[in-house]
Amino acid sequence: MAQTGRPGPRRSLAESDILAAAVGLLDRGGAAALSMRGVAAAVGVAPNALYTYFRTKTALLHAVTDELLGRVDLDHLGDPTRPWRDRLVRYALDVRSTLLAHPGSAPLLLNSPLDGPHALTAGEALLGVLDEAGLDRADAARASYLLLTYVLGTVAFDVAELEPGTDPLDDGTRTTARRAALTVPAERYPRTAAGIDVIAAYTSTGQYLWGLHRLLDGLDPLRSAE
Amino acid sequence: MAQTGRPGPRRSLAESDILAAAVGLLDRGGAAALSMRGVAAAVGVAPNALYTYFRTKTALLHAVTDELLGRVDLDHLGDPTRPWRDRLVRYALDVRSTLLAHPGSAPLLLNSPLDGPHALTAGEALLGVLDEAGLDRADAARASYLLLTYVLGTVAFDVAELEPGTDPLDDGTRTTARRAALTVPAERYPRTAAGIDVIAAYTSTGQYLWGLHRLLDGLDPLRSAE
DNA sequence: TTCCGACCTGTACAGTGTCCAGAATTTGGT
DNA sequence: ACCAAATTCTGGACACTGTACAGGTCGGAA
Repeated sequence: MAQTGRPGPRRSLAESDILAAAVGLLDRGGAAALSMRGVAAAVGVAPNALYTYFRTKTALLHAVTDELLGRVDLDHLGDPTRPWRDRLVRYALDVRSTLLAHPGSAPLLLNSPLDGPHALTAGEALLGVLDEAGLDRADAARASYLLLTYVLGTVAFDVAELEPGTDPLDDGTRTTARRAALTVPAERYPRTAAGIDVIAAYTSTGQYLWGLHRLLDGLDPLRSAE
Repeated sequence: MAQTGRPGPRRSLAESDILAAAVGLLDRGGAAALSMRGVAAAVGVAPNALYTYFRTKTALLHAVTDELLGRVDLDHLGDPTRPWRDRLVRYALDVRSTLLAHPGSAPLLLNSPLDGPHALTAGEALLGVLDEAGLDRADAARASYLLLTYVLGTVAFDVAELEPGTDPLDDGTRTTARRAALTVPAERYPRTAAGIDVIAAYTSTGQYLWGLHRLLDGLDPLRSAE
């Protein structure tokens, strides 16, 4: 179990320790609390020691995003007993709940190249499902990016207005809170005011699933007869 | 043309001056260059003077996002001589090109509540088009949020990997550059490797339009007969 | 055993958002 | 005409941030 045959003292930390500490800071305090010094203090080391493990803070953040993507369960995606559409919906819900459990993660994801191992694994599984659904290679790749942007973009918006450090609220209380905070002058924005109840529910799981299904409806005609 | 009847010396700046300076810093230097001190220096004032115009940096950023949204042309959206679908596509392209002209703006947008006057005006126009398309009130509101998240999420991803300070590249050179930087181990991610050409073009206008049309296809069945 | 490279620390630098006096200015009310 | 109140801006400061540099310490390879 020895390190590679390179000289020097053994590392006192594992990368996973650093990532775990980073996620911990992310949960309590949001993205603003995820500082080099904070992580260093959490793992009990001088701030600059982290630069032995990650060349820059951006590299650390990229590793954190991949770590979070790795926490999403991929089993449902590959389950061949369920229809492709159910699998995609299930996975999309898993991604959403995982990211909502870590508010502050969404802005990180949107600034990441998503080329880490977990991201690639998830993308590969996604392509597999879309292939089984009957899409050709090019359409499957385009569709996977479409799904990706939808999921991450939506979650980013949903999480943006969450106060960091507070526990994530359930749909109902969030919707009523949004509803109470929304005041739109009806004479200037009549349609907006008329749809205010739907708007208050924008951050709900219902809206998320509605959009996802419209998107899957749009993908359906691309399937070639099996 | 006097200010409101409140005491105190007249303000030496207009909010629009501050916003213009902020957008200028955003263009050259990206979001990182958009600092209070930078803006203050650009408008020739002490850093803390800005706090009389915006209570916090976040408030300034929100104002910047609304400013940028206001720069998108709304005329095509309201043009009743064109079919609703063309209008939406046209508007989506306008939003994209406007935001791509200001790299670094996308992360700001995703952290904004989008409740500024320009955002509301755009949302109102969007609801109008969807109404004309034959969607009922609730569906129109849900669809507008779906379109919004798609547009902003996609642009955010597209802009994320752009080096700040450099001029935006055209689709072709960006795709070839991405293609050159992409190296995926084919034995571990066979489908990903097979679709590498499509993946390289993820940030292109073609992929953007493709996704948008899938999305509009998904909305189409919701239209009730006129 | 010697040596070299990797690890970690202390220190430091430039920069960040924002708060706290205080000085200057303009208004409305008397 | 004067005063009080409210507002704008400045200088300075505080607690941070990411990260570069020099130096000490450790451990595997020659």
